[in-house]
This record gives sequence, structure tokens and C-alpha cells, in this order.
Amino acid sequence: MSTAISTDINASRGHDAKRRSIVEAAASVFCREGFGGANIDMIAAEAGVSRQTIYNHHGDKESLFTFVLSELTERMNTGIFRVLGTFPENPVDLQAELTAFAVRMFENCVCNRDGKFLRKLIQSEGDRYPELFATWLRDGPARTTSGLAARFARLALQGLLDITDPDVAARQFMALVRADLEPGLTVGMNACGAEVEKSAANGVKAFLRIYGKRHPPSTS
Amino acid sequence: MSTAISTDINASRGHDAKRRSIVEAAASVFCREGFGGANIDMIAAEAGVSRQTIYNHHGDKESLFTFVLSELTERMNTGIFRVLGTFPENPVDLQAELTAFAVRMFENCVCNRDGKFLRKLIQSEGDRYPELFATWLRDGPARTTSGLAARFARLALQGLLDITDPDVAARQFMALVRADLEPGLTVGMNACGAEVEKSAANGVKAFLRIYGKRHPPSTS
DNA sequence: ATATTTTTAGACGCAGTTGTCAAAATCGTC
DNA sequence: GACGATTTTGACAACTGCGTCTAAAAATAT
Repeated sequence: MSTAISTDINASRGHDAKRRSIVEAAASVFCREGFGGANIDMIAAEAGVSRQTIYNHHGDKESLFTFVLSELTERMNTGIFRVLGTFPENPVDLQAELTAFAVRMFENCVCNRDGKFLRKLIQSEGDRYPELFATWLRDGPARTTSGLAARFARLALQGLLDITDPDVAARQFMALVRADLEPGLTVGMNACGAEVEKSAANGVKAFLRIYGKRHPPSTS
Repeated sequence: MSTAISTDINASRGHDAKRRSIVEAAASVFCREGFGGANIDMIAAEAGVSRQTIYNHHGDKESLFTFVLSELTERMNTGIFRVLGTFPENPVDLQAELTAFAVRMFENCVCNRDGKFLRKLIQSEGDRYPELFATWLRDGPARTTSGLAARFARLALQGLLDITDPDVAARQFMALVRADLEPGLTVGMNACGAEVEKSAANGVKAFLRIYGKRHPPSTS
């Protein structure tokens, strides 16, 4: 029994290393060349394994592709929810903390390697795999929006924001903090740090002009 | 001379009809399959012409692709600037007119067939053709933003808006009116009329809470 | 050290694609 | 109806890529 377990664990050392490098390489090549343009030899070369190993692990090109897609989706989602957990719950400087939150969201989810790959793969091949696409949509953006909405609702209850529809507010928040990065984001470019911070700052400022509590009119 | 000209013109009747149908079909197939996945036979079949005709017109697959891309870019840009010309200059109901403007922009540029195709082609193959991509970026989104910014600046001068940076305002306008349509737009779906109007209305309302003139505080 | 599993390398058949060619068919015009 | 231009058809060679197979090599477990 214990032997069987240790066998499993040990066998998966180099094994899983190859598995991972295959996924990385496949993501990169599929992303660069599209599903139709990618070929297994490229992926094998980039992964540093033989072509046969890829076939051993994943059967065929299509299976490899769907595996890569679901892998990236899962990774991305865990990242998103980890960052969602850092949403300012009891802010003292709402503007600064929302901006920092937005920057975290970008750097860890939207603008990193996985985010770029996933975005492009969904964009270019989403039609071909409706199930994977639906999964991504349901577990990713949809839950992100509602998670964000819930947190904005909480802030509204605390009297820090003036929100009627939290879902709309959440979508507008995402749209605003990325406004300055378009159309680069749409097109696969990854924004660098300074741009991200500027865009986030602009976006949050605008967001607070929409939903921030109006200062009671001082008798000036 | 006149014969030569008339020959040219007449010869180009069915000729240009085929030219157009080739471009349409190529756009559709490239968009669906990616450059690598598309093949000339598909395009020929969808265009209702023979494969040879495509080679006669465009030389090879790559030339056809770049031709399609520049054709779509040009079409899209003329559409955008036509709509930009309908921006409300002397609005009586700013919110309603901006909303209608946003809807026009979507229905004529972003959400129509060409818009969807161009977006997807730029997304998936933009890296491969840096020149075409740069042209698109420079003549399309960049000029759209600055054209929009100029018009917002005019409204600000008229005292109808309270804007400091018109470029930021323009980008935020675009981002807000499409906020409810994400991530569908990113992913190639075309929104239907009702969704577009709702999203535009929400976006414009938010935009005016950012940049609308504050009503002078009434002594309530 | 040995047995077992995994990986590699190379060759292979097969199917699909590209781009070319020449002859036949079609179209528009006079 | 005859003419010139365009399009179609079908065949072609060269190439590429997928997926399979086998024997050798390497890694791993016992």
C-alpha cells in the first residue's frame, strides 16, 4: 500500500515536470499560431520533449488544446479569486485602496502570461469549443463580476458608496480601470507597470465620481 | 481609347463582383479558422468562385490575407468617421443624444459584420503583420479617440460638460458604453439591439455623473 | 543490480494544402 | 455569331503535418 503510493509520487516527479513544460509550450505555440497554425513538432521542440511523449500524454492535438485551455482557465480563476480576497473591506483611504486593488487585479490576472494566453485563445478559438468557452465565461468573468458586485454592495451598506445596482457598478469599475489600456489589451499587448497604475488611478477616480458619496454641500 | 475604357469598365462588372465576394468569403473563413486553419478551397467554395480565380486575383494566401485586412480596416474607418460626424453638436437633451450616438457607433461599427471580423482578425493575427496592425491602430482607434476627444472638448467649452482631460474622457466614454457588453465583445459575440441600448444608456448615465455639470446646490 | 516504466529517435503512411499549368467553358461586347 | 478576356475544371508536383510504429535509450522503482 505505502509502496504503491510512493511509486505514484516518485514516478510523477520527472513525469509531471514534462507534463507542465508541454502545457506551457503548447499554450505559447497555440497562442502564437492559432490552433490551425500550430503543429506538434513546434510544441515538442519548445517543450524540450519528443513528439511521441506529447501523444503519450494527450492523445491528439485537439485533446491537448482543450487540456491547455481548461488548465489556463483554472489557473486564471484561482488567481482572480485570490485577488478578489484582497478587496478593501474596511478602507480608510478608499480611492488609494481601490486603485491598489485594481493594479493587483491587472498584474496578477489580466496582464500576466497566463492571462494573455487565455484571452487570446478564447478570442481566437472560443467558437470552436462552446463548452470550454461557456465554462470560462461562467466560472471566470461572470463570477468575477458578481464577486466584485457583492463587495461593492458591502461598501455601499457601510455608507461609503452610493450604489443602486452593484452589478452594473462592478462592470463599470472593470471597464473604467482598463479604459486607458484599450485597445492594446484587446489586441494581445501586455501593459507595463506605469501604464497600468495610471489607468487604474484614472479609472478609480472616475468611478468614485460616479458612486462616491457626495460631500454635503458646504455653505461656501 | 473610349473602347478601351468602356471595355475596362464593363469587364470589371462581373470581375469586381467576384473580387468582392472573394473578399467577403476570405474575411469570413479567415475569421472562423484563423490564418493557419483557413484554406483556399474553403474560401473559393464560400465565394462561389474557383480556386484559380483567387490565385489570379491575389497571388497567394498571404497577399489575400493582407488585402482582406486592409480592406476591412478601410471600410471600418470610413464607417467610424461617418458616425463621428453625427456627434451631437448643439444638444438639447445631452443624455439622450449621447446615448443615441453611442448606439449608432455600436450598430454601424463595432457590432456589424465587418467590425466583428476585423476585431477578431486583428486579435488573432495582429502580431504576424506589424505594419497592418500599426496602420489599424493609428488610423482607427487612435483617431477615433482623438476625434471623440475634440468633440467632448467642444461640449466642455459650451459649458455643457466639466472636462479636464478630453482624451481620458473619450476613452472612458467608450469604455463605459461597452461595459455591459464585455466580455461578450472581446470574445467575438455580436450583441443584439436591446443589449446595446441598455449598455449605452447605463454608460452615458455614468459618464454624465463623472463629467456632467453639477447642478448648483439648491438650498434645500 | 535488475526489472519496469517512460522517453526518445527515426521512419513511415496517409491525408490535406499550396500553388501551377493547360485546355475547355463561359461571359460580355461588337 | 465571332471575338477577346475571364473563369472554370481537373490534374499535377512538392510540401507539410498528423498520428503510428518500432527499437533503442534513459530514467525509475524494487
